[in-house]
Amino acid sequence: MKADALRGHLDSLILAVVEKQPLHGYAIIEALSARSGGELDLPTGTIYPALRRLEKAGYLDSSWSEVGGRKRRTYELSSAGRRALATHRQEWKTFSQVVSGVLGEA
Amino acid sequence: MKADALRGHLDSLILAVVEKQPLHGYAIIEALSARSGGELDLPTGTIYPALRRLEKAGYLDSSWSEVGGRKRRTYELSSAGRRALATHRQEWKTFSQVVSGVLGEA
DNA sequence: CGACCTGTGTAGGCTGTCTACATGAAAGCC
DNA sequence: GGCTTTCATGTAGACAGCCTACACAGGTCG
Repeated sequence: MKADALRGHLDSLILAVVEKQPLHGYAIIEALSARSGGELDLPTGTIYPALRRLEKAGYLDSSWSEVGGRKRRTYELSSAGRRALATHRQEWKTFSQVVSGVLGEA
Repeated sequence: MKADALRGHLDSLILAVVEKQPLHGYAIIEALSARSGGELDLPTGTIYPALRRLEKAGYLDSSWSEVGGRKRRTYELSSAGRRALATHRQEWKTFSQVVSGVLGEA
């Protein structure tokens, strides 16, 4: 899959994946891979900056913990993040309908 | 609709819109707007560079004509462009399934 | 004669994803 | 005891693509 097809959609995907339970960065990468049937295999250099951006935007809250001697930063959806996710879902629906419509079936 | 949601999909849309009949740049903008129910309203500064990029890549061929004293550069799909469009359609299908799958319905 | 529509195009900026690198602890293998 | 892999977080810099803003020009309409 082309890399920058994701542009502008990655945020939605991250928010969606931490919706049900909080996850740390590494687990988010694995969750995205699992949920996409292996199609998404995002490098850490993509996901960590994205998480920081989302936290700064107020959509995620983070907290540190230590599991088996390793430090984890766990992110969970804020209420603003929940609202943003709902908006993103709606925008995705519109967007995908538009693209599908223009591409046609041919 | 968010601007850079298009990232990496604009090429596909342009190729799709000139598939049935050749069009010039300005008409492509209008065709995209019409086909998307007004959702897509792309600035000329987006479309013209994209057309040049696609021609350079060998997916479009262009020819000049003059209609009512105005010069038009009309683009048509090359055979390579036709193949690229088919590939893009397939990639879009995969991509949209992946995103829809991750976003879930919730 | 000014505003708007048609029509093509460039310059520069922004932003988000990528590659590559850096660090470190634990676990498994030889 | 050493080596590699896995888990885990992060930064720096490059690159591409879409954006805004601008520039030019002929036609039409009020």
